[in-house]
Amino acid sequence: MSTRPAYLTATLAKGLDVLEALSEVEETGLSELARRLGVSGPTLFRILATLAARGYVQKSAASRYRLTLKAWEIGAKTVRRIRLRDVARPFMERLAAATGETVHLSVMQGDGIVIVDKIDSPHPVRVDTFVGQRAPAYCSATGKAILAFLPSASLADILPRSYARHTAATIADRAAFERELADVRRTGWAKNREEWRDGVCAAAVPLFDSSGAVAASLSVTVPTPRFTQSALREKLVPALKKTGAALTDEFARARG
Amino acid sequence: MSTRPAYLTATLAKGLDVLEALSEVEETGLSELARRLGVSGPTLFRILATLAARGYVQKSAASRYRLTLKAWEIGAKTVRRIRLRDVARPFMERLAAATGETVHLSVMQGDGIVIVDKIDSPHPVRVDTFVGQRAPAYCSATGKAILAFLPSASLADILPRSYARHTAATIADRAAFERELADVRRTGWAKNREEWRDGVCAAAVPLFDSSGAVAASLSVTVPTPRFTQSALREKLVPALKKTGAALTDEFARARG
DNA sequence: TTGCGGCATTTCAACATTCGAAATAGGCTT
DNA sequence: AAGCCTATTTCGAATGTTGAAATGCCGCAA
Repeated sequence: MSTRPAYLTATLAKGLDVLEALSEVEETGLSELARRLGVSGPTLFRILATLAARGYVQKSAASRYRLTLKAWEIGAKTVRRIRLRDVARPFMERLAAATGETVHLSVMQGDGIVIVDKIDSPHPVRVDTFVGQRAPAYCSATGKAILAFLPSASLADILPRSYARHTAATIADRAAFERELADVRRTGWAKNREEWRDGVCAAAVPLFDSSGAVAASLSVTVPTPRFTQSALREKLVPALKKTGAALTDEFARARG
Repeated sequence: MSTRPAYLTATLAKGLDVLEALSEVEETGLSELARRLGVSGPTLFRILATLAARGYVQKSAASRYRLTLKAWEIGAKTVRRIRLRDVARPFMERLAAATGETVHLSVMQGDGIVIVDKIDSPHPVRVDTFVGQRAPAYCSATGKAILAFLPSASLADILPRSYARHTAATIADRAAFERELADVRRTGWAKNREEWRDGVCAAAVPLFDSSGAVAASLSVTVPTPRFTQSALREKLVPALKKTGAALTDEFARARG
């Protein structure tokens, strides 16, 4: 291609493509993957050989390829640097006990949020989520709780130019979203009523660091049938606000 | 260099070097990192630009670089495929309650083990570990529990050619290690008495899948003062064996 | 057993990409 | 204002990457 910026290394990008593609499947063969990525056999062969030599990929005797946990190990060292995680654990447990619902701790990453810790609801009907999962910020309670309290300078970079529709309830334009954020600022908590995935609702509060900047978000994720006005009013929102405030206090204290 | 195998892509390898180097530090500048890795400024600049464009690295206004959670997200999708993890959770909780010690679920990866889930001991004196942490297989209880039950074909690839000494107690030669594995096979559980880190002991049992192959290991990690003969005999080993057997049963059942 | 078809691997010469020296730009300190 | 350090851009040289084609390997069908 002629318009590719000259300051990017194409070979590395291709390697990352492979890593990402492999993360989507359990296992794959060389030519299948080559077809999917649109690279030639020999090229992919070399990339896979390199990734395997470095321990990112495992090659079976039958030349089937799968990811190892190497990327995860690297990431684990990164997550561990999020101090809030350790501080938050007991508060999350308290919130889980008080609500009986799945509790998430999430941070902003790029234009989405990533779940960095969770406690599962004991309820047999619960939402399937996992630590490490990403969601678009603009259609998750967690994302809104954070976005609403970001300085407008940072916000500008993050606000989606296109509000892709994921469900019937997805907020699909800028004006409506601005109104939503204003609501969050006014009430102190954010909600998501099936805006990303059908059947999945959530409520979230922001968490602040000692400088007063929003650092993360604490949320409860609930199947629609249990996400009633009365549950919110009497249980979820009070518990969230109380735990969120206590955690923000503790976090500010923990680092002086 | 002249002796580099021609079927590896050097540029990708360099990018992985950068990823790995960044995982070791909170944050770094370009030239500092270039010095450490022995690459030229412009080269590193391009690599970092590529990694940033792909979302693996974040570049601050002051041109400081740090990893994002992207690698972790990719890894999370990989870990999620380890079915045993979900099945094991309640058993781990039971074991944690029965022993009051930190419980780990670990799998083999390359020549080491990686902790894929854990429950912290409530005890104020406890060992600092984290999910995603790696340890050499030959000097961890977990590793020995798995190695002891691996088919000898796989074992040959994994057994270290050099038994690097980490502490005074590290098993440092092949013969002694073979004896150790024989012991594990005979007794059904493995121990580690400060062989990797001073002050850290552990006991572990293997977990098997429905085909009877060793799939993972369940362990308790304990500070040396609490790792007494009587604690082992009366509490740790019985609880481990009981939970391990029950979990292996359940796991076999879960997949037919 | 042979032959066919699909996949993986290796070879190799053409070529695009990456390389680093050097020049430029931007900060911060003295 | 001068000096120093780091980040970024430029650009020609050369190195690394590329894919077509050849080869090897395996399983399957005849």
